[in-house]
Amino acid sequence: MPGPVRTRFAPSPTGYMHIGGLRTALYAYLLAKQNNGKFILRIEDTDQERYVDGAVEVIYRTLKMAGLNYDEGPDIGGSFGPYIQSQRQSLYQEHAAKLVELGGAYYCFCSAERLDNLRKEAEERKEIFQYDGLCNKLSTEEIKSRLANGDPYIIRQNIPTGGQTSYNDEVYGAITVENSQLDENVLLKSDGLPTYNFANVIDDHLMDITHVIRGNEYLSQTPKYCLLYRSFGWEEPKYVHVSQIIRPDGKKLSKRTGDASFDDFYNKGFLTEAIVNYIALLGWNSKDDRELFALSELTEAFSIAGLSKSPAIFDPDKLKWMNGEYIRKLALEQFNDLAKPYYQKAIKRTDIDFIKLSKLVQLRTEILSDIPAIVDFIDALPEYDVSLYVNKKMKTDLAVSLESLKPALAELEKLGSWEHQDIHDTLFKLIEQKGLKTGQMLWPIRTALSGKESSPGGAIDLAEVLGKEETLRRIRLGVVFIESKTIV
RNA sequence: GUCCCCAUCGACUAGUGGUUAGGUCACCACUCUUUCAAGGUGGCGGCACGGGUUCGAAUCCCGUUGGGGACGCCA
Repeated sequence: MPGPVRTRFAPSPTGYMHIGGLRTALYAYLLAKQNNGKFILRIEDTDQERYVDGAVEVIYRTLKMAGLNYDEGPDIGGSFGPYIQSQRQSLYQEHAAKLVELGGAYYCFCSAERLDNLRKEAEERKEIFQYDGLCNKLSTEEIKSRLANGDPYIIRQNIPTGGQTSYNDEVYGAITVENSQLDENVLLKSDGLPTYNFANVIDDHLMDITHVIRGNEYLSQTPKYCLLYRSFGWEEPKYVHVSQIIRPDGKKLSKRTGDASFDDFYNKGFLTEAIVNYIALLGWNSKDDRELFALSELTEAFSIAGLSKSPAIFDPDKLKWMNGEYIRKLALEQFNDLAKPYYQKAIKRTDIDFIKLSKLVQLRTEILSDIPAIVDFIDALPEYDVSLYVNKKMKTDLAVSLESLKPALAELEKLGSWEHQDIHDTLFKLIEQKGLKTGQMLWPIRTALSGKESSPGGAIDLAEVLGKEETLRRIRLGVVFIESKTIV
C-alpha cells in the first residue's frame, strides 16, 4: 500500500523564477493535489558561491502569485525540515559516511590541480574527462591516516566498473545506461556541503518524496542516483522527467535574454492565470481539445499520460492570445484596476472616466502594456493626414466629411446631456435627416476625435469619453483642418 | 567525441495498425459592424527520409538525417 503522494519543487535560489522551473513546479503541484497529496518546497542552495540576496523571497512570492501553495517549506515549516539544504549539512555528512561504509562512495584526496591537469590532458587527447579512480585504490590504513592528518578530502560516488543501470521513467519509459559512461561524481564537496548529485537523493528519500518531477536534463544523470538509492537499500521514487521549453530560435530559454523569467512576463502585462495556463500546455495536454484551464481545473485534468516527450517551443503569440482571453473574462472593475497604472502613464488629464474608458479598452487589450498606445490620443490629438477622412468603405471624402462635421458640431453644441444615448440619438437623427450612410457621419467624427486610423471605440464612444468640451473642440479643429486643405 | 532522449501543419498538440490525419495559436478570406478589436464562417498548411513487418502503417522494427540533453567540488 503506497503512502500519500508527495512531490517537491526544489529550485536553487538564483534570483528569478525561470518559466521552465515554474512549469515543473506546476506539474509537481498538480500531481500532488489531484492525489490529495502534499506539495513541498525545498531550497537547493548548496552552492554558496551562487548565493543571491533576496532570491528565496522571489521563489516564495512567485509560487504564491501563481497559486501553487505548498504544504511544507522553509517559511511555513513541516515535519520533514529543515527545507533549506544548507541547513541540512550534518544529514549529508552522516549519509556520506554511511555510503562509504556501504561501498557506494569513497574518500578522494586529489587536489584541484591534479584534477585540472587530468582534465587538460583529456582535452588534448580530445577525450572527455572522467575521474581515473586513483583514490578508490587507496588502502584503508592510508585513508585513515590522511583523514587523521586533516588532509582535505571529498567524497566520490563509487560506480560499478561493468554492467549497466536502468530505471523506468513515467514519461520516457525504460532508460538504460552503461556504467562505464557514468562518471564518479563528487558527492560531498571539500566545504562539507553536498553536490546536487547527492543532496537530491538524500533529501528526496528523507522527505518521503514519491514522485520526482524535474527537467529531462536529468534523464541521463538519473542512473547515478538510482545507484545511490540501491547502495543505501532505499526504495526509489517514481521519476517523471518533463521535456524542456525552448525559444522560437531553438535555443534554451536563457535568463539573460529577458524572456525566461516569470517576472519578465508579468511586468509585460501578462496575467498570472494566463501564464500558468499557457505553460501548463507546453508539454502537456488534456487530450480533449480543451485549452483554457483555471488552476483548479488543471488539478482535475492533469495526468502524467498527457505529458509529451519532445521539447516545446515557447510561442509568445499564443500566450498573447490566451492572455487576451483572460483579460476579456475579467469583471469590468477588475480590469479597470489592472489598467489604471497603464492609463496613468498615457493620460495626464484628470477628467477622464476610467470605467467608461475600460469598457472600450478591455475588449481590445491583449496584454496590459498595450494600453498606453491604445489610449494615447486622449491627452493630445495626434497629428494626422487629412487623407484619413477619405475612406472608401465608409463612402467618405473631404467634402462629405465637412458636410457631416459641420451640422454635427451645431447639433452637439446644443445638446444638454452628454450621455451615450443622447449623443447617439442626436447623430442618428442627423443621419436620417441628411439621408447619409451611417459611416459617412460617424467616420469623420471618429477621425476628428482620435486622429488615428483605429481607435478603441466609435465616434459616439470617443465623444462620451472625451467629454463635450473636448469633443466640440476636436470637431472644430477637424473642420478647420479639412477646409484648409480644400480651399484653393 | 561518447552516451541518453526526441521527431505529425510555421508553433502547441490529438492520434497507440484500417481516420477525408482532428483541435488551438498565427496567417488569409468572408461575415457582423460607426474605425479597430472581439464574435461567426471558411481557407491555407503536416506524418523528416530510406528500408523492412503486415492484407493494410503517422502508428511496430532497423538505419539515415535533424534536434535537444548529459559528460563541474552548478543545479
